[in-house]
Amino acid sequence: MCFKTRMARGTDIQIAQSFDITGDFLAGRIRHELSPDDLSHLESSIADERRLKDREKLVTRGETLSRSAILVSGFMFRTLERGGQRYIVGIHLPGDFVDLHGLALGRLDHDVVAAGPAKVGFIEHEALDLAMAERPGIARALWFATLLDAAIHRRWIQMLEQLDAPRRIAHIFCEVQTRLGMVGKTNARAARTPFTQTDLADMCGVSAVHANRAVSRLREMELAEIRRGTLYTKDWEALREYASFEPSYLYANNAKTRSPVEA
Amino acid sequence: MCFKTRMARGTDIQIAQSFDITGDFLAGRIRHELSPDDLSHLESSIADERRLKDREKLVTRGETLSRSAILVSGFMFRTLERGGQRYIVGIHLPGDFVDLHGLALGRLDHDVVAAGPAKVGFIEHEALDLAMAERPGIARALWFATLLDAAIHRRWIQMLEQLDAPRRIAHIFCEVQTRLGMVGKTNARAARTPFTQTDLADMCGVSAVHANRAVSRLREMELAEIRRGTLYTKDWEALREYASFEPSYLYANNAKTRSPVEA
DNA sequence: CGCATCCTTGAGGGCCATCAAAATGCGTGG
DNA sequence: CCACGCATTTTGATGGCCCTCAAGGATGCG
Repeated sequence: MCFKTRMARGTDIQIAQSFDITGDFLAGRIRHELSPDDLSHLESSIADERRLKDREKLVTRGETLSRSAILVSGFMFRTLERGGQRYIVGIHLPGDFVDLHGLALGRLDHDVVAAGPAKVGFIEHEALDLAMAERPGIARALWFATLLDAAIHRRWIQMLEQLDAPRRIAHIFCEVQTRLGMVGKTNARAARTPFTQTDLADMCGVSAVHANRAVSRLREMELAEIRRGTLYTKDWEALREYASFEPSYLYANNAKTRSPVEA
Repeated sequence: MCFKTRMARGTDIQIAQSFDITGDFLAGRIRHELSPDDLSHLESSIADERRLKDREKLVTRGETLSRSAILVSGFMFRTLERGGQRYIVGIHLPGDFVDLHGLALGRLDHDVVAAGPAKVGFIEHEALDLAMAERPGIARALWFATLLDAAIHRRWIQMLEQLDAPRRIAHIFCEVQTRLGMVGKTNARAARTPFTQTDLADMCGVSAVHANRAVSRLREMELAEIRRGTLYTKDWEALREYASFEPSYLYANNAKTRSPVEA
């Protein structure tokens, strides 16, 4: 909630606000379509913050929610528990509203847990309802954000239907790298995450042992080296091709990924 | 767009309208939370209708949409094409807005095709935008409908991560049967669909040959008999248990499926 | 009755599960 | 600095699920 002003880089000299909590919301997607006023309104709606430890659960499925959380830093998972086994059905990274589906649905059908240390900001549902009623741009943005999740879900379904384990892991890292890029947290050579091989296994629907062999396979093929959650590669393009990764489903606002039909 | 009036059954004697096109929209979920006025408004927003033949494509991914379609009768699939292979990532049945995600996202990331003969009604995006601006209940309902899709996507992800082929097929039919029940199109003993075994294969991420063996397996175990898209069973409960089907993710409005946390 | 689609069955091989055990890395405390 | 405990990663062996290729049988429609 601390506002700083600074000069923006580039040809257009303008005053830009720094949004400590909501600054990554929809960045790289349709953030630019929100008015400065809407952006300030969102940031000032933050009622509270909280730091989460590794594996700490923020939301349990079924509970009634009165506020929603936006991820400020770190990673989180959407998980479903089933017979003692954990299934990861989605990944959150900074800028994501991690439990926004609970606003429209009333309750969540899954858990939301931290992957590594994380920090979230809270907005009361009351404040969100009010903001949506008064500001169509915010209503549209929140809807968009949840449907982006749905689009990612669909690609995960297709990924699970199509790819073998090494390709699934490659695809997941390609997605994470691309999404990190949208919020300006990317690193050219490496995708840094706190994911263990067990986490990867639970995303891919394979055993931890097999996830390990899949990681080894990527190394043998010299496509990528994964060490303690960080994927290193010299050739992102080769990795993307191997995983059939095609980023248009992430609805980035640049021309390249916006191209409607790509092989 | 023909309105009939009739007496509703039950203790409350009241005048009920018959909504030929939108009558199944969110039925069994939060339809009852919409005002009669909102319901009439939706029905009267229908600008056009169209009949689709088996496998006819209604929406191609990437195209710009100016209206959305609600499925009136029949079945449709969300599909993703990839290297000549088709992947089914979702099933639509009557009452579903089949391409509503395109309204908030601007374009769809997948195709929408008919499974068997189908009929849809269209509402212009302009009309939907207006309805949402003036009627918060409609805005909320449309958001809810899309997030229901997302919840189903999540369960599919988990189903693909957890279950083998026969269980996936059983799970899909359990879901279809439950969803058909919500719109009052269920049959006690059988779940009727136009799905071929190739369709089932493309939903489950297995080959058509293996889908056939999975179907045979369900027959051998005397859990279900699947003939030409129709699943017959004498024991739905056994089938549900076999598939680990637990319907709370469908957000039905009855107490049973609304129970927040179930094993 | 002929054709197209769908379903069924067999054989050989690859991906992945499970069980078991060892090695590695990392934080903590002595 | 080292010892220790713990989570994570790695490796091997055996078996099951699912793949592809191939061919035959059933079903429905004109």
